[in-house]
Amino acid sequence: MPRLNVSNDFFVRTSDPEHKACVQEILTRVKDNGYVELGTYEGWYCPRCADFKTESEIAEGNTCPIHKIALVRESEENWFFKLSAFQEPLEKLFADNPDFVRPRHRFNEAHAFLSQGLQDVSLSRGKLTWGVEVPWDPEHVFYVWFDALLNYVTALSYARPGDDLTERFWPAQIQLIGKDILKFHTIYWPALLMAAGLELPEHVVVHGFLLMRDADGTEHKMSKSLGNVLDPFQIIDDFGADALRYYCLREVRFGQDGAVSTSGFAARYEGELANEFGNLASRTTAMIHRYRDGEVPAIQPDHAIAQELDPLAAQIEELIDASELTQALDVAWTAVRRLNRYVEEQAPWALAKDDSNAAQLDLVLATLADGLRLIGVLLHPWLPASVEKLFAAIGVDDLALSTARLQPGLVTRVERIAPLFPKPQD
RNA sequence: GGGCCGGUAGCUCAGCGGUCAGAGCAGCGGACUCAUAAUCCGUCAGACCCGGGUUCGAAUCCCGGCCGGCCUACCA
Repeated sequence: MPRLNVSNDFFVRTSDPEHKACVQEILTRVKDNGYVELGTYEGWYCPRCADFKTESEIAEGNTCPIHKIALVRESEENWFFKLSAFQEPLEKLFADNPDFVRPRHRFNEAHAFLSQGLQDVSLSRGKLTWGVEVPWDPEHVFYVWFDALLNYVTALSYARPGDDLTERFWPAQIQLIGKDILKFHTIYWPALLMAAGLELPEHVVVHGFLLMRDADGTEHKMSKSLGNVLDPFQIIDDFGADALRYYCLREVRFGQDGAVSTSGFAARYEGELANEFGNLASRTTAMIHRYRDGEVPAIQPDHAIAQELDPLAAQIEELIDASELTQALDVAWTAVRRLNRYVEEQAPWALAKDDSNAAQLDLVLATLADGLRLIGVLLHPWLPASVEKLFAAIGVDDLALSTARLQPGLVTRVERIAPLFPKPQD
Protein backbone atom coordinates (compact mmCIF):
# COMPACT_ATOMS: atom_id res chain seq x y z
CA MET A 1 0.00 0.00 0.00
CA PRO A 2 2.77 2.52 0.63
CA ARG A 3 3.82 2.05 -2.97
CA LEU A 4 0.38 3.12 -4.11
CA ASN A 5 0.52 6.05 -1.71
CA VAL A 6 -2.64 4.92 0.04
CA SER A 7 -3.17 3.89 3.62
CA ASN A 8 -5.69 1.95 5.65
CA ASP A 9 -6.88 2.57 9.17
CA PHE A 10 -7.33 -1.05 10.04
CA PHE A 11 -7.11 -4.41 8.36
CA VAL A 12 -9.98 -6.73 9.23
CA ARG A 13 -9.52 -10.47 9.34
CA THR A 14 -12.73 -12.40 9.55
CA SER A 15 -10.84 -14.77 11.81
CA ASP A 16 -10.42 -12.03 14.43
CA PRO A 17 -12.00 -13.28 17.66
CA GLU A 18 -13.74 -9.95 18.18
CA HIS A 19 -15.21 -10.20 14.71
CA LYS A 20 -16.52 -13.70 15.38
CA ALA A 21 -18.14 -12.60 18.60
CA CYS A 22 -19.84 -9.64 16.89
CA VAL A 23 -21.06 -11.76 14.00
CA GLN A 24 -22.54 -14.27 16.40
CA GLU A 25 -24.19 -11.54 18.44
CA ILE A 26 -25.69 -9.77 15.43
CA LEU A 27 -26.91 -12.91 13.68
CA THR A 28 -28.42 -14.20 16.90
CA ARG A 29 -30.33 -10.93 17.00
CA VAL A 30 -31.43 -11.51 13.41
CA LYS A 31 -32.69 -14.94 14.46
CA ASP A 32 -34.43 -13.52 17.52
CA ASN A 33 -36.12 -10.99 15.24
CA GLY A 34 -37.62 -13.90 13.33
CA TYR A 35 -35.59 -13.80 10.11
CA VAL A 36 -33.84 -17.17 10.36
CA GLU A 37 -35.39 -20.56 9.74
CA LEU A 38 -34.35 -24.09 8.89
CA GLY A 39 -34.44 -25.14 5.24
CA THR A 40 -32.87 -27.38 2.66
CA TYR A 41 -30.29 -26.49 0.07
CA GLU A 42 -30.15 -28.67 -3.00
CA GLY A 43 -27.48 -28.70 -5.69
CA TRP A 44 -24.94 -30.65 -7.68
CA TYR A 45 -22.30 -32.15 -5.42
CA CYS A 46 -18.91 -33.70 -6.11
CA PRO A 47 -18.08 -36.38 -3.53
CA ARG A 48 -14.37 -36.12 -4.29
CA CYS A 49 -14.27 -32.34 -3.81
CA ALA A 50 -16.75 -32.55 -0.94
CA ASP A 51 -18.29 -29.42 -2.37
CA PHE A 52 -21.32 -28.17 -4.26
CA LYS A 53 -20.70 -26.89 -7.78
CA THR A 54 -22.11 -23.76 -9.31
CA GLU A 55 -23.54 -24.06 -12.78
CA SER A 56 -20.50 -22.44 -14.31
CA GLU A 57 -18.31 -25.03 -12.59
CA ILE A 58 -20.13 -27.99 -14.08
CA ALA A 59 -18.30 -29.60 -16.97
CA GLU A 60 -19.59 -31.50 -19.99
CA GLY A 61 -22.09 -34.22 -19.13
CA ASN A 62 -22.72 -33.07 -15.59
CA THR A 63 -19.25 -33.95 -14.36
CA CYS A 64 -16.74 -32.41 -12.00
CA PRO A 65 -14.20 -30.41 -14.03
CA ILE A 66 -11.47 -31.34 -11.56
CA HIS A 67 -12.13 -35.02 -10.97
CA LYS A 68 -13.98 -35.86 -14.20
CA ILE A 69 -16.54 -37.87 -12.28
CA ALA A 70 -20.30 -37.60 -12.31
CA LEU A 71 -21.91 -35.12 -9.97
CA VAL A 72 -24.72 -36.22 -7.72
CA ARG A 73 -27.82 -34.35 -6.70
CA GLU A 74 -27.51 -33.78 -2.99
CA SER A 75 -29.31 -31.74 -0.44
CA GLU A 76 -28.12 -30.30 2.80
CA GLU A 77 -30.03 -28.97 5.75
CA ASN A 78 -29.14 -25.31 6.25
CA TRP A 79 -30.25 -22.30 8.16
CA PHE A 80 -31.84 -19.78 5.83
CA PHE A 81 -32.06 -16.01 5.97
CA LYS A 82 -35.58 -14.83 5.15
CA LEU A 83 -34.52 -12.42 2.43
CA SER A 84 -38.01 -12.58 0.94
CA ALA A 85 -39.35 -10.72 3.96
CA PHE A 86 -37.45 -7.65 2.76
CA GLN A 87 -38.98 -7.41 -0.71
CA GLU A 88 -41.12 -4.43 0.21
CA PRO A 89 -38.67 -2.66 2.53
CA LEU A 90 -36.02 -2.86 -0.19
CA GLU A 91 -38.39 -1.63 -2.87
CA LYS A 92 -39.15 1.33 -0.66
CA LEU A 93 -35.44 1.91 -0.08
CA PHE A 94 -34.80 2.01 -3.82
CA ALA A 95 -37.83 4.17 -4.50
CA ASP A 96 -36.96 6.68 -1.79
CA ASN A 97 -33.23 6.79 -2.54
CA PRO A 98 -32.64 6.87 -6.27
CA ASP A 99 -28.93 7.28 -5.66
CA PHE A 100 -28.59 4.61 -3.00
CA VAL A 101 -26.58 2.74 -5.61
CA ARG A 102 -24.26 4.67 -7.93
CA PRO A 103 -23.79 5.06 -10.80
CA ARG A 104 -27.28 4.99 -12.21
CA HIS A 105 -26.88 1.91 -14.42
CA ARG A 106 -25.82 -0.11 -11.40
CA PHE A 107 -28.84 1.13 -9.50
CA ASN A 108 -30.94 -0.15 -12.38
CA GLU A 109 -29.20 -3.50 -12.30
CA ALA A 110 -29.78 -3.94 -8.57
CA HIS A 111 -33.35 -2.78 -8.91
CA ALA A 112 -33.98 -5.22 -11.75
CA PHE A 113 -32.73 -8.07 -9.60
CA LEU A 114 -35.03 -6.94 -6.83
CA SER A 115 -37.98 -6.79 -9.20
CA GLN A 116 -37.55 -10.43 -10.11
CA GLY A 117 -38.60 -11.31 -6.59
CA LEU A 118 -36.37 -12.29 -3.70
CA GLN A 119 -35.81 -15.86 -2.56
CA ASP A 120 -34.65 -16.82 0.89
CA VAL A 121 -30.94 -17.53 0.95
CA SER A 122 -28.88 -20.07 2.76
CA LEU A 123 -27.16 -18.64 5.79
CA SER A 124 -25.08 -21.58 6.98
CA ARG A 125 -22.97 -24.45 5.76
CA GLY A 126 -22.66 -27.87 7.33
CA LYS A 127 -19.68 -29.43 5.62
CA LEU A 128 -17.07 -26.81 6.16
CA THR A 129 -14.23 -26.90 8.63
CA TRP A 130 -13.62 -23.18 8.88
CA GLY A 131 -15.81 -20.14 9.42
CA VAL A 132 -17.79 -18.57 12.19
CA GLU A 133 -19.71 -21.16 14.18
CA VAL A 134 -23.48 -20.80 14.33
CA PRO A 135 -24.03 -20.26 18.07
CA TRP A 136 -27.35 -22.10 18.22
CA ASP A 137 -26.12 -24.98 16.03
CA PRO A 138 -22.39 -25.75 16.44
CA GLU A 139 -22.47 -28.26 13.55
CA HIS A 140 -22.83 -25.33 11.14
CA VAL A 141 -20.80 -22.30 10.23
CA PHE A 142 -22.16 -19.11 8.66
CA TYR A 143 -22.02 -18.75 4.90
CA VAL A 144 -19.06 -16.51 4.24
CA TRP A 145 -21.05 -13.52 2.98
CA PHE A 146 -23.04 -13.17 6.16
CA ASP A 147 -19.83 -13.27 8.10
CA ALA A 148 -17.81 -11.05 5.77
CA LEU A 149 -20.36 -8.32 5.09
CA LEU A 150 -20.74 -7.69 8.77
CA ASN A 151 -17.09 -6.74 9.14
CA TYR A 152 -17.96 -3.26 7.88
CA VAL A 153 -19.75 -2.73 11.15
CA THR A 154 -17.95 -5.07 13.52
CA ALA A 155 -14.49 -3.68 12.81
CA LEU A 156 -15.52 -0.27 14.09
CA SER A 157 -16.15 -1.67 17.54
CA TYR A 158 -12.72 -3.18 18.09
CA ALA A 159 -10.25 -1.59 15.66
CA ARG A 160 -9.14 0.87 18.33
CA PRO A 161 -8.90 -0.95 21.63
CA GLY A 162 -10.86 0.91 24.26
CA ASP A 163 -12.44 3.22 21.70
CA ASP A 164 -15.66 2.14 19.97
CA LEU A 165 -15.84 4.01 16.66
CA THR A 166 -19.24 2.75 15.64
CA GLU A 167 -21.10 5.92 16.57
CA ARG A 168 -18.65 8.07 14.65
CA PHE A 169 -18.44 6.10 11.41
CA TRP A 170 -21.66 4.17 11.05
CA PRO A 171 -23.74 4.51 8.98
CA ALA A 172 -21.12 4.92 6.28
CA GLN A 173 -21.63 7.66 3.72
CA ILE A 174 -20.12 5.63 0.91
CA GLN A 175 -19.28 1.97 0.53
CA LEU A 176 -17.12 1.36 -2.50
CA ILE A 177 -17.32 -2.02 -4.23
CA GLY A 178 -16.62 -3.73 -7.54
CA LYS A 179 -19.42 -4.62 -9.91
CA ASP A 180 -18.98 -8.35 -9.36
CA ILE A 181 -20.30 -8.14 -5.82
CA LEU A 182 -23.19 -5.83 -6.56
CA LYS A 183 -25.95 -8.17 -5.45
CA PHE A 184 -24.44 -8.90 -2.08
CA HIS A 185 -23.90 -5.26 -1.23
CA THR A 186 -27.07 -3.72 -2.62
CA ILE A 187 -29.62 -6.42 -1.78
CA TYR A 188 -28.38 -8.90 0.83
CA TRP A 189 -26.47 -6.35 2.84
CA PRO A 190 -29.21 -3.74 3.38
CA ALA A 191 -31.66 -6.55 4.11
CA LEU A 192 -29.32 -8.02 6.70
CA LEU A 193 -28.84 -4.63 8.34
CA MET A 194 -32.59 -4.11 8.48
CA ALA A 195 -33.01 -7.57 9.99
CA ALA A 196 -30.48 -6.73 12.68
CA GLY A 197 -31.98 -3.32 13.34
CA LEU A 198 -28.89 -1.51 12.15
CA GLU A 199 -28.65 1.60 9.98
CA LEU A 200 -27.90 1.40 6.25
CA PRO A 201 -25.01 3.04 4.40
CA GLU A 202 -26.05 6.18 2.54
CA HIS A 203 -24.59 5.10 -0.79
CA VAL A 204 -23.05 2.05 -2.34
CA VAL A 205 -20.72 3.15 -5.13
CA VAL A 206 -19.87 0.53 -7.72
CA HIS A 207 -16.74 0.69 -9.81
CA GLY A 208 -16.09 -1.22 -13.04
CA PHE A 209 -13.19 -3.27 -14.25
CA LEU A 210 -10.12 -2.35 -16.20
CA LEU A 211 -9.86 -4.31 -19.42
CA MET A 212 -6.88 -4.98 -21.63
CA ARG A 213 -7.13 -5.18 -25.37
CA ASP A 214 -5.46 -8.26 -26.79
CA ALA A 215 -3.61 -8.53 -30.05
CA ASP A 216 -6.71 -9.99 -31.70
CA GLY A 217 -8.67 -6.91 -30.71
CA THR A 218 -10.88 -8.50 -28.09
CA GLU A 219 -11.13 -7.14 -24.60
CA HIS A 220 -10.65 -9.18 -21.48
CA LYS A 221 -10.78 -8.64 -17.81
CA MET A 222 -7.27 -7.96 -16.66
CA SER A 223 -5.92 -10.95 -14.82
CA LYS A 224 -2.55 -12.33 -13.93
CA SER A 225 -3.39 -15.77 -15.28
CA LEU A 226 -4.15 -14.33 -18.71
CA GLY A 227 -0.95 -12.34 -18.59
CA ASN A 228 -2.63 -9.24 -19.97
CA VAL A 229 -1.73 -6.89 -17.17
CA LEU A 230 -0.74 -3.27 -17.22
CA ASP A 231 1.81 -3.89 -14.50
CA PRO A 232 0.97 -1.35 -11.80
CA PHE A 233 4.23 -1.79 -9.95
CA GLN A 234 6.25 -1.23 -13.10
CA ILE A 235 4.30 1.99 -13.67
CA ILE A 236 4.83 3.07 -10.09
CA ASP A 237 8.54 2.34 -10.22
CA ASP A 238 8.99 4.20 -13.49
CA PHE A 239 6.51 7.05 -13.13
CA GLY A 240 5.11 7.16 -9.59
CA ALA A 241 1.81 6.32 -7.96
CA ASP A 242 0.33 9.69 -8.94
CA ALA A 243 0.68 8.87 -12.61
CA LEU A 244 -1.00 5.50 -12.22
CA ARG A 245 -3.86 6.94 -10.21
CA TYR A 246 -4.30 9.78 -12.67
CA TYR A 247 -4.26 7.50 -15.69
CA CYS A 248 -6.83 5.05 -14.38
CA LEU A 249 -9.29 7.75 -13.40
CA ARG A 250 -8.70 9.78 -16.53
CA GLU A 251 -8.81 7.03 -19.14
CA VAL A 252 -11.78 5.09 -17.84
CA ARG A 253 -14.92 6.74 -16.64
CA PHE A 254 -15.24 5.90 -12.98
CA GLY A 255 -18.04 3.36 -12.59
CA GLN A 256 -17.72 1.98 -16.11
CA ASP A 257 -15.53 -0.77 -17.44
CA GLY A 258 -12.81 0.54 -19.65
CA ALA A 259 -9.73 -0.43 -21.57
CA VAL A 260 -6.25 0.46 -20.42
CA SER A 261 -2.96 -0.14 -22.17
CA THR A 262 0.69 0.65 -21.87
CA SER A 263 0.52 2.82 -24.98
CA GLY A 264 -2.46 4.68 -23.57
CA PHE A 265 -0.58 5.30 -20.39
CA ALA A 266 2.44 6.61 -22.24
CA ALA A 267 0.28 8.99 -24.27
CA ARG A 268 -1.43 10.46 -21.21
CA TYR A 269 1.74 10.64 -19.17
CA GLU A 270 3.69 12.51 -21.80
CA GLY A 271 0.90 14.48 -23.40
CA GLU A 272 -0.98 15.56 -20.32
CA LEU A 273 1.08 15.14 -17.18
CA ALA A 274 4.49 16.08 -18.57
CA ASN A 275 3.68 18.43 -21.45
CA GLU A 276 0.57 20.20 -20.26
CA PHE A 277 0.72 20.24 -16.46
CA GLY A 278 4.38 19.64 -15.64
CA ASN A 279 5.56 21.96 -18.34
CA LEU A 280 3.11 24.67 -17.27
CA ALA A 281 4.75 24.60 -13.84
CA SER A 282 8.20 24.71 -15.42
CA ARG A 283 7.53 27.57 -17.80
CA THR A 284 5.68 29.61 -15.19
CA THR A 285 8.34 29.38 -12.51
CA ALA A 286 11.08 29.92 -15.10
CA MET A 287 9.50 33.11 -16.39
CA ILE A 288 8.92 34.53 -12.93
CA HIS A 289 12.58 33.94 -12.24
CA ARG A 290 13.79 35.30 -15.53
CA TYR A 291 11.67 38.45 -15.48
CA ARG A 292 11.13 39.14 -11.75
CA ASP A 293 13.87 37.21 -9.94
CA GLY A 294 11.34 34.80 -8.48
CA GLU A 295 9.24 37.51 -6.80
CA VAL A 296 5.53 37.36 -7.60
CA PRO A 297 3.99 40.80 -8.13
CA ALA A 298 1.52 41.43 -5.27
CA ILE A 299 -1.39 42.47 -7.43
CA GLN A 300 -4.88 41.27 -8.21
CA PRO A 301 -4.75 38.52 -10.88
CA ASP A 302 -6.38 38.92 -14.27
CA HIS A 303 -10.11 39.38 -13.81
CA ALA A 304 -11.07 37.66 -17.06
CA ILE A 305 -9.16 34.53 -16.15
CA ALA A 306 -10.58 34.55 -12.64
CA GLN A 307 -14.06 34.57 -14.11
CA GLU A 308 -13.24 31.38 -15.95
CA LEU A 309 -11.32 29.53 -13.25
CA ASP A 310 -13.13 30.52 -10.05
CA PRO A 311 -16.34 28.58 -10.78
CA LEU A 312 -14.49 25.31 -11.34
CA ALA A 313 -14.10 24.44 -7.66
CA ALA A 314 -17.85 24.38 -7.11
CA GLN A 315 -18.35 22.22 -10.19
CA ILE A 316 -15.71 19.79 -9.04
CA GLU A 317 -17.12 19.63 -5.55
CA GLU A 318 -20.53 18.77 -6.91
CA LEU A 319 -19.16 16.06 -9.20
CA ILE A 320 -17.06 14.47 -6.50
CA ASP A 321 -20.02 14.44 -4.14
CA ALA A 322 -21.91 12.59 -6.87
CA SER A 323 -19.00 10.10 -7.22
CA GLU A 324 -18.28 11.34 -10.76
CA LEU A 325 -14.52 11.25 -10.34
CA THR A 326 -13.62 11.16 -14.02
CA GLN A 327 -15.86 14.06 -14.92
CA ALA A 328 -14.49 16.03 -11.99
CA LEU A 329 -10.95 15.45 -13.20
CA ASP A 330 -11.97 16.56 -16.67
CA VAL A 331 -13.22 19.85 -15.26
CA ALA A 332 -10.02 20.35 -13.26
CA TRP A 333 -7.96 19.75 -16.36
CA THR A 334 -9.67 22.57 -18.24
CA ALA A 335 -7.81 24.90 -15.88
CA VAL A 336 -4.47 23.50 -17.00
CA ARG A 337 -5.38 24.01 -20.64
CA ARG A 338 -6.72 27.48 -19.99
CA LEU A 339 -3.50 28.65 -18.40
CA ASN A 340 -1.36 27.28 -21.21
CA ARG A 341 -3.55 29.19 -23.61
CA TYR A 342 -3.22 32.31 -21.45
CA VAL A 343 0.54 32.13 -21.76
CA GLU A 344 0.26 32.09 -25.55
CA GLU A 345 -2.28 34.91 -25.60
CA GLN A 346 -0.15 37.15 -23.41
CA ALA A 347 3.30 36.13 -24.65
CA PRO A 348 5.23 37.32 -21.59
CA TRP A 349 8.51 37.05 -23.50
CA ALA A 350 7.25 39.76 -25.85
CA LEU A 351 6.01 41.95 -23.00
CA ALA A 352 9.41 41.65 -21.34
CA LYS A 353 11.16 43.29 -24.29
CA ASP A 354 9.71 46.72 -23.54
CA ASP A 355 9.64 48.31 -20.09
CA SER A 356 6.46 50.18 -20.96
CA ASN A 357 4.69 46.80 -20.68
CA ALA A 358 5.93 46.17 -17.13
CA ALA A 359 2.49 46.53 -15.54
CA GLN A 360 0.95 44.05 -17.95
CA LEU A 361 3.80 41.60 -17.40
CA ASP A 362 3.24 41.90 -13.64
CA LEU A 363 -0.40 41.07 -14.15
CA VAL A 364 0.33 38.05 -16.33
CA LEU A 365 2.95 36.63 -13.98
CA ALA A 366 0.79 37.17 -10.90
CA THR A 367 -2.08 35.43 -12.67
CA LEU A 368 0.05 32.48 -13.68
CA ALA A 369 1.58 32.10 -10.24
CA ASP A 370 -1.73 32.01 -8.46
CA GLY A 371 -3.26 30.01 -11.28
CA LEU A 372 -0.69 27.34 -10.62
CA ARG A 373 -1.70 27.31 -6.98
CA LEU A 374 -5.38 27.08 -7.91
CA ILE A 375 -4.69 24.17 -10.22
CA GLY A 376 -2.77 22.43 -7.47
CA VAL A 377 -5.73 22.68 -5.13
CA LEU A 378 -8.07 21.31 -7.79
CA LEU A 379 -5.82 18.43 -8.80
CA HIS A 380 -4.63 17.36 -5.38
CA PRO A 381 -7.12 14.48 -5.03
CA TRP A 382 -5.72 12.85 -8.16
CA LEU A 383 -2.07 13.91 -7.92
CA PRO A 384 -1.29 14.36 -4.22
CA ALA A 385 2.47 13.80 -4.27
CA SER A 386 3.01 15.95 -7.36
CA VAL A 387 0.95 18.81 -5.98
CA GLU A 388 2.98 18.70 -2.78
CA LYS A 389 6.14 19.10 -4.85
CA LEU A 390 4.57 21.98 -6.71
CA PHE A 391 3.40 23.66 -3.53
CA ALA A 392 6.84 23.36 -1.96
CA ALA A 393 8.21 25.26 -4.96
CA ILE A 394 5.64 28.05 -4.81
CA GLY A 395 5.60 28.28 -1.02
CA VAL A 396 1.99 27.42 -0.17
CA ASP A 397 0.31 24.52 1.61
CA ASP A 398 -3.40 25.25 1.95
CA LEU A 399 -5.37 22.58 0.05
CA ALA A 400 -8.85 23.73 1.02
CA LEU A 401 -11.17 23.77 -1.97
CA SER A 402 -12.48 27.11 -0.73
CA THR A 403 -9.12 28.68 -1.65
CA ALA A 404 -9.45 27.62 -5.28
CA ARG A 405 -10.07 31.08 -6.65
CA LEU A 406 -7.56 33.53 -8.05
CA GLN A 407 -6.35 35.99 -5.46
CA PRO A 408 -3.28 38.09 -4.69
CA GLY A 409 -0.82 37.62 -1.88
CA LEU A 410 -0.79 33.85 -1.41
CA VAL A 411 2.07 33.04 -3.72
CA THR A 412 4.76 35.60 -2.99
CA ARG A 413 7.86 33.88 -4.28
CA VAL A 414 8.51 30.83 -6.43
CA GLU A 415 11.52 28.61 -6.88
CA ARG A 416 12.50 27.01 -10.14
CA ILE A 417 11.07 23.54 -10.19
CA ALA A 418 12.45 20.26 -11.46
CA PRO A 419 10.16 18.57 -13.99
CA LEU A 420 7.12 17.26 -12.08
CA PHE A 421 6.74 14.41 -14.56
CA PRO A 422 10.12 13.66 -16.11
CA LYS A 423 10.03 11.85 -19.41
CA PRO A 424 11.83 8.59 -19.94
CA GLN A 425 15.24 9.29 -21.44
CA ASP A 426 15.25 7.16 -24.58
C1' G B 1 -29.35 -21.83 -19.86
C1' G B 2 -31.23 -17.25 -17.01
C1' G B 3 -30.39 -12.02 -15.36
C1' C B 4 -27.87 -7.37 -16.05
C1' C B 5 -24.33 -3.97 -18.56
C1' G B 6 -21.74 -2.30 -22.93
C1' G B 7 -20.65 -2.14 -28.58
C1' U B 8 -20.20 5.95 -31.42
C1' A B 9 -14.02 8.82 -35.66
C1' G B 10 -7.16 4.96 -36.21
C1' C B 11 -7.11 5.06 -30.19
C1' U B 12 -9.69 6.30 -25.30
C1' C B 13 -14.37 8.12 -24.39
C1' A B 14 -18.90 11.87 -24.19
C1' G B 15 -23.82 12.40 -26.22
C1' C B 16 -28.95 8.60 -24.78
C1' G B 17 -35.88 11.58 -29.03
C1' G B 18 -35.15 17.12 -32.44
C1' U B 19 -29.77 22.27 -35.62
C1' C B 20 -24.99 19.45 -40.79
C1' A B 21 -23.06 13.43 -34.37
C1' G B 22 -18.81 15.76 -30.24
C1' A B 23 -13.92 15.98 -27.08
C1' G B 24 -8.92 14.56 -26.21
C1' C B 25 -4.96 11.79 -28.47
C1' A B 26 -2.78 10.13 -33.09
C1' G B 27 -2.38 12.21 -38.55
C1' C B 28 -1.80 16.70 -41.65
C1' G B 29 -0.77 22.24 -42.10
C1' G B 30 0.69 26.73 -39.64
C1' A B 31 2.43 30.17 -35.47
C1' C B 32 5.76 30.90 -31.50
C1' U B 33 10.22 30.39 -28.26
C1' C B 34 9.03 31.30 -21.63
C1' A B 35 9.27 25.87 -20.96
C1' U B 36 10.49 18.73 -19.82
C1' A B 37 11.22 20.10 -28.82
C1' A B 38 7.20 21.80 -24.58
C1' U B 39 2.83 25.26 -26.12
C1' C B 40 -0.96 27.61 -29.21
C1' C B 41 -4.05 27.91 -33.79
C1' G B 42 -6.23 25.49 -37.99
C1' U B 43 -7.59 20.95 -40.45
C1' C B 44 -8.70 15.82 -42.03
C1' A B 45 -11.65 11.90 -39.96
C1' G B 46 -17.34 8.21 -38.45
C1' A B 47 -22.26 2.50 -42.30
C1' C B 48 -23.31 5.96 -34.35
C1' C B 49 -22.39 -3.42 -34.26
C1' C B 50 -26.34 -5.83 -37.79
C1' G B 51 -31.73 -6.45 -39.13
C1' G B 52 -36.68 -5.06 -38.30
C1' G B 53 -40.32 -1.69 -35.82
C1' U B 54 -42.55 2.93 -33.26
C1' U B 55 -42.38 8.29 -34.59
C1' C B 56 -43.27 14.22 -38.34
C1' G B 57 -38.19 12.93 -36.55
C1' A B 58 -33.72 7.68 -33.50
C1' A B 59 -26.93 6.97 -32.21
C1' U B 60 -30.83 8.02 -28.67
C1' C B 61 -37.28 4.21 -27.58
C1' C B 62 -39.14 -1.24 -28.72
C1' C B 63 -38.20 -6.38 -30.76
C1' G B 64 -34.63 -9.96 -32.79
C1' G B 65 -29.48 -11.19 -33.74
C1' C B 66 -23.96 -10.92 -33.34
C1' C B 67 -19.67 -9.65 -30.22
C1' G B 68 -17.50 -8.44 -25.30
C1' G B 69 -18.03 -8.04 -19.75
C1' C B 70 -20.18 -9.29 -14.77
C1' C B 71 -23.39 -12.36 -11.70
C1' U B 72 -25.77 -17.13 -11.17
C1' A B 73 -23.82 -20.61 -2.44
C1' C B 74 -17.65 -20.24 0.41
C1' C B 75 -11.47 -15.00 -2.23
C1' A B 76 -13.98 -10.88 -0.46
